Amino acid sequence: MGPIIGMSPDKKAESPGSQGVCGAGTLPEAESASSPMATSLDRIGPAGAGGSRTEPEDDELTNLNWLHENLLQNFTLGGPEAQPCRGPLFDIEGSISSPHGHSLSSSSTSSVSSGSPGGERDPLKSKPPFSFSLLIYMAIEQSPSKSLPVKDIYGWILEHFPYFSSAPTGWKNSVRHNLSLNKCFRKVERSLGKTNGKGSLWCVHPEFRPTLMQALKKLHFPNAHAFYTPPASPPSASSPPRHLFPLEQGYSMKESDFDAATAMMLLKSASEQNIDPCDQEGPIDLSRRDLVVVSRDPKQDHTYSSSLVSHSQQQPPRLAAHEEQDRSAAHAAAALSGHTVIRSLPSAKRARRDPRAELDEELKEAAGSLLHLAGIRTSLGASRRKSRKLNSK
DNA sequence: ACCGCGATAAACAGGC
DNA sequence: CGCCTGTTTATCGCGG
Repeated sequence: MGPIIGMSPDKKAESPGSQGVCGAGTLPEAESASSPMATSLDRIGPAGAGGSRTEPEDDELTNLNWLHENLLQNFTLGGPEAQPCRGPLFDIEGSISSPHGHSLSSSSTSSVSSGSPGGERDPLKSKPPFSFSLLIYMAIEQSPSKSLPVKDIYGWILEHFPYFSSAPTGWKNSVRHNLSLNKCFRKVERSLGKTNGKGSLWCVHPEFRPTLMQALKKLHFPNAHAFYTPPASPPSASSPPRHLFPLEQGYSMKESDFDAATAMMLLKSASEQNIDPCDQEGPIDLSRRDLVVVSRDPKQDHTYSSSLVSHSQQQPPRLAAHEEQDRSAAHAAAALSGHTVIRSLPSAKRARRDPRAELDEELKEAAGSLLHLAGIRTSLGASRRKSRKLNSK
């Protein structure tokens, strides 16, 4: 289909060997994926948040981006000592696959993480407790440009979940299957002009992001919804969401981890508003970036998407009762009804765009405070109060 | 027992 | 021609 580009032919996303090499805080695969896109997608956003990875020009955005990447990378608990690449996720698994059941990936969780029933499970070899949807979501979200080609999604998964490196290749099929069926994901064509690489880029449908995030949190913190702080209503910098703490006490997590996770979410929420290629309302940005959203057949109302949606719909992304949520709900509902409304949101969003900068600022500050309070350190040095650790769990 | 959800397998088409 | 990508259908297991 269309113009394909961006993928460097030389890099093999599925090289399992890549794992363990993520040290530098960069994801080989993701990075490779982003570079090509950097030409188009990464430029998205006021200051090309995505490209900041190498361009130290925009400090704030860079910070945000850096955080974004690193947080996501370390995505979980595990603390500083945890291996940036793989460990954490599995730690999580350990804690979540516990007593608290999660509906989300129950089947997979039980079937996999319990791979070694006896309790002795090789963290690196046990299947992650995340559903493919979430894995894909994480992979995409962690990319600077918020979009990845399937190949890089594979790569991300392989890198963070070594389990798949030894798993039969069927999982790739599942990934593709998910991308296609799950309404949460949208296909975006690569910018015209570049033709290296196959396939399209996939991004998270902005309207479903809260849903996915919610699902992710639920998975990590079964009761997460209770502390979920909607992106749309960021806590004020002066008053970090302390109310978030209580919940995880019942868990084996450390408060700091929790905070980090929360902060990550906040940061994500904030940053994503700047670069998400899918979050472009109207033809404006899309056309501007040479991006073309391949609309999904409205008829396609697969259970996957609806399921995920309904999941969070039942607990509507407690994302605050704001327009944001209304929109989400509306869209989700529409999606459920078989209509893929992607850009029918009129002024609501536009109106929201104004305060974006403010929100972003607040979010960043709040997150920073949170992390700071949590004593989470950042590899960026003391100068930055941002931390990495994302126990999104 | 039923249903929803997620995982998995497989077939197929189209592009590179 | 082989591989990759993307779509679609079917089936199975699990949990509510």
